Amino acid sequence: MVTRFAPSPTGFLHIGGARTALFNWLFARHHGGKVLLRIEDTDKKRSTQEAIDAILDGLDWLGLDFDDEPVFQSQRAERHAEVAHQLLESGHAYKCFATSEELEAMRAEQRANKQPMRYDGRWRDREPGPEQEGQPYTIRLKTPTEGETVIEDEVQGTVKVRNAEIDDYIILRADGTPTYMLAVVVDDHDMGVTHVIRGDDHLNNAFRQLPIYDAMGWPKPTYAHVPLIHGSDGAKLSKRHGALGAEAYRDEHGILPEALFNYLLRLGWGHGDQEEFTKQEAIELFDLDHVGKSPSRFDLKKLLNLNGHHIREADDARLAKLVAARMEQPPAHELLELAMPVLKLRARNLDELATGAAFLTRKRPLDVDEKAAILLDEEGRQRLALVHERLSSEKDWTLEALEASTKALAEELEVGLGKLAQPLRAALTGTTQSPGIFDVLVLLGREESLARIADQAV
RNA sequence: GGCCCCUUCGUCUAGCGGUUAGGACGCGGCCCUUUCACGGCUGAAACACGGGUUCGAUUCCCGUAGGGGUCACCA
Repeated sequence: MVTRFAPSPTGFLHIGGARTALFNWLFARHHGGKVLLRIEDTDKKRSTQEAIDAILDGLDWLGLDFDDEPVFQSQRAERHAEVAHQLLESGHAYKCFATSEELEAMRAEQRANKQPMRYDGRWRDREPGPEQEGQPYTIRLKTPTEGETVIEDEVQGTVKVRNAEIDDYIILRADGTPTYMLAVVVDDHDMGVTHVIRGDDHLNNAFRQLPIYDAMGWPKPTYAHVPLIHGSDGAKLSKRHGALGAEAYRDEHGILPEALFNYLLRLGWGHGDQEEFTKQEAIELFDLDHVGKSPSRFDLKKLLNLNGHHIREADDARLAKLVAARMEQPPAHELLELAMPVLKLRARNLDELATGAAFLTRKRPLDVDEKAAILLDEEGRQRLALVHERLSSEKDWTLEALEASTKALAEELEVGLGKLAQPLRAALTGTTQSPGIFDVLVLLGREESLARIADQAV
């Protein structure tokens, strides 16, 4: 079994493409087959090296690896032309001398008459005369005009189209370069692709591509047309929805690759009530049968929630490294890693993790935010003085000891623990939100903690 | 407009003739609690509509409506 992902490098790896890549990858890995990568860069005007790099980078980040070397479609133009001429010689294709202007006029008339817009086959059975001598021509495929074509799509089920609906489209341009329709078929065949898993915006194309397989006598691939991912307005995801590339989820949203992997997997595919999947589970469980037929919408909120789950399960050292990279004053790696278990309970992405870790390296005296300042009123500062007194005599600077003595103090003062903990939090972090206050005390260490408390105590 | 596809809570989905229609995100409440989270419990929230088939339709068939895709010498 061989699948392939065939992006055209005209931009970043968008979310729909990423999911198509994921499904191809999972299908191949599940069946122990191969996944191939083909860069469809035949449109020289729109393809860029930058886009190729972004796609490769995105795929790699997501953890999708490909077998063999990537195929660059542009380097196979000769082979495509060869097949086009073979088709010409075998009578499955013919030369068309119609000019672009002529065709445009034809379409305009069809549009005006509300007729279906397709090539009318004007050169299908016409021999070029002397006036065509030396004139540029395209090569068109002679598609069947009668009967119907049926596809047993692995996702969409049985789909039929009358052959009369399919016109004789161009396979080789006047300049001798192949069109997409020819190139995909030739490449898929030459690469040994057995399963074509792609967006269902290609479903109609399958009916145009099949005649080439027939004409060449090539075995046909199995198709699986996966529904598209839509924007929140229900239309095909595009730039105007603020559609982002995979790297934007990484860089701008602080998403972990395994979270995006998991989210994309669940978009259009399900396995009972299960929401979380490891890569390994995904490979074991993935199948085309459970890919839904209806389009889905991208929901950042849910991605973030899922990301939070993955953060909690992620390795602390790894997280510390990722978080440090997004902090202005990153704490020492050891300290950040040590803080991670309590930090990651409170974060849905890497930025929230960074925000949560900021107190570790704040410089004294701390800037106190508005809400924290309210806690540091006269009463609060007085209590801090008492806390400072008590804690400075604490020899055993551990979570248990600190908690015990602070609670004891609260009891002596006949106040709730919150009356001490809240001003303490404000003094220690400059904010009203942080991990448990005893965790904070331990993380900051005796000296720094006492100093910060003293800064705010009366 | 032609052709093709789709239709279960707001969103992602489970369901594959008989279920109190389940889960997740989000939203509300409660609990836990030193804050925020996490976690636990709980509430509101869906089978687009109309015909069939059937003892029985969310499930099968046909329409209607709505949505989407596609109709280039782009890919």
